[in-house]
Amino acid sequence: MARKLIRANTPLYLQVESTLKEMIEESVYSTGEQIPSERELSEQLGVSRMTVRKAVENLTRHGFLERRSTNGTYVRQPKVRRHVGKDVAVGLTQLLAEEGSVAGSKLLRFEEMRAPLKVAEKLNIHVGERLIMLQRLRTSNGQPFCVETSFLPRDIVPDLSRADLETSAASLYSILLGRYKIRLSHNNETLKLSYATSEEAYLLSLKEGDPVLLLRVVVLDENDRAVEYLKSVNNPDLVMFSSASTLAF
Amino acid sequence: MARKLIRANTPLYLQVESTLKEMIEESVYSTGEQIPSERELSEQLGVSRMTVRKAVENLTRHGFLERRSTNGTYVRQPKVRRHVGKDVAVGLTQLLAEEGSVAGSKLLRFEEMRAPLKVAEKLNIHVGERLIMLQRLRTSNGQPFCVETSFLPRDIVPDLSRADLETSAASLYSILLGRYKIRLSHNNETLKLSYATSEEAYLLSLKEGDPVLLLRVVVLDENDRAVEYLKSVNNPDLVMFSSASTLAF
DNA sequence: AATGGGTATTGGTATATACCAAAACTCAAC
DNA sequence: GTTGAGTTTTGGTATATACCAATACCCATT
Repeated sequence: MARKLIRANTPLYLQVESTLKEMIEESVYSTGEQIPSERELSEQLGVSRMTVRKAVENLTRHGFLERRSTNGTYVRQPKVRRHVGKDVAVGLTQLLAEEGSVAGSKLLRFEEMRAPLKVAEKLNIHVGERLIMLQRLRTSNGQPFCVETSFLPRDIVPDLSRADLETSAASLYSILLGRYKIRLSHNNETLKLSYATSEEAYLLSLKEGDPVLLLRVVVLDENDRAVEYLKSVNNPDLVMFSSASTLAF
Repeated sequence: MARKLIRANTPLYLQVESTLKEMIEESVYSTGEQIPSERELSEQLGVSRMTVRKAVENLTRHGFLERRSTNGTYVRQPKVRRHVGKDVAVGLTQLLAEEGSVAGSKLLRFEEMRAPLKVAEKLNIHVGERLIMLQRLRTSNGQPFCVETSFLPRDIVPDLSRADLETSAASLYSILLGRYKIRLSHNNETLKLSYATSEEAYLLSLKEGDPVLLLRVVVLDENDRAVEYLKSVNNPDLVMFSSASTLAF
C-alpha cells in the first residue's frame, strides 16, 4: 500500500499530500471511509508524523479530508454541486431549493434597533430610523450552510413579528410579497471572500478563520426603495449558488 | 514589548495569534512594517519557534501578514474595498472599471480546440465542435486580480484572432457586440470557493492553495444560444464584484 | 444482555533541534 | 566608490519526542 516518495526538490509534505490526494481520487480510500491514523501513515510512508500532519492539514483545509478528534480522519464527500437550469431565473431564496434538498431555517435573532451609519447608507435611509434586524441560520437537508442577517426598515413591515418567522416555513420574500404586497424588482449584490468569525464557525461547523463567502444584497422595490439588506455567510463546502441576471450592456 | 500569555485552556498558538493580531490592530506593528523574526518572537514570548510559526501561518493565511522568504514577515495593507453604485447595473466586464481604477488585461492563451464534454454541456453544443479557448490575466491598476478562461464556439466568431485581443484594450464583450452584432441578453452564473492552483497562484501572487473565488458564467444571446463560457479566478484581496440583476419572483 | 471501568488509540498541542537556500549584510581588497 | 567573497539572518522544511483529552474498545463483573 505504501507508495514511493521520490526525493525531488519538492517538499516532502507536498509529496505526501499528492500521494494521499491521488489515493482518494483513485478510491483507494473512498468517500466516508477512514484513512489510516497519522502515526500509521507516518510509518507506512517513512516520514515523521509532523510531516504527515502538515499534509493532512492542507487536505483538510481544501475539503478532501475531515478530521474528527480522538476518532480518526475521514474522506469527505465530494462537494454538493448544483446544476443551473438555463433561462430560469433563480433568486437567492431558492438558493438550495432544488434537487430534492429540503430547505430550512432557524431564527437566531429578531431585534428592533435604530439604523447605524453603515446600514443607513446601504438602505438609503437616515441614521437612527427604526429597523428590524433578523438573523437566520439556513439549512439544506438539515445541514447548516449559511448565516443570514437582514435589515428591514420598520415602517415597511410594521407588524412583522418574531412569530411570523419562527412558525412559518415561508421565506422572507414570500412574506413580504404576500402580506405587504412588496414586489421586489431588482437587487444589488456584492460578494467577497472572508473568514469565519467564531460565532459563524460554531453555527456552520467550521473553524474560526476558515474561508467563507460573504454576500451583501440590497433588494429594491419598484420605486427603488431599499427593502432589505442582508449579509450572509456561506459554507463553501455545501453551497454553490447561482443567479440569473439581465445584464445592462 | 513582550505581552503576557495567559495560561488558559486556549492553545498557546491561538494566544500568540491574538497577541500579534492585537499589536497589528493597535499599530504597534504598522502596515508595511516588518515584524520581529520568528526566532525573536519565540524568545520574546517565551514559546517555541514552531508555536510562533503556527500563529504566523494562520495570520498569513488570513491576510494580516505576508511572509517573504529569507527576508522577513511584514504587516499587510488592509484589503482594497469597492463601493457599489446603487441602481447602476454592473456587468462582469465593468468588474473593476470604476473609482479611477485602470482596467487592463494580458492575453495568456489563445487556442483553437474541440469541445470537451464538460464545456459542451455548458454551451449546449456537441462534443468535438470547434472552439476558441482564450485565457486572460485581468488587472486593475496594474494589479492582477483575476484569471479568466473563455470558451467561444468558433462559428460564432469565425475570424476572431489572437491579434484582436492582444492589440485592443477593448473588452471581449465590446468586440462581440461591435463586430459580430452579438447582443448578450442574459447570463447564468455559478460561484464557489476554491483554492488556487500553482499556475493561478503564480499569476495572482498567491500561494498555491490560497482561497480564491471561482466563477462560472454562461452568457446567452437573444436566441438562447450560449456564446460564452468563462471560468475566472479572483484574487480575494483585490476584488469584490457586483452585479445588478432582475429577479424573477 | 447490560453495565462499568480500565486501556489503547486518535487527533491536538508544544518543544527542542537541525539543516537548507536565498537574501541581506559586512567588510576587506581593489 | 565599486567589487566581490564570506558571514549572518530569514523563513521553509523535517524529525523526534512528549503529553493531553476525548473517544472507542475490550473484557470482567453483574
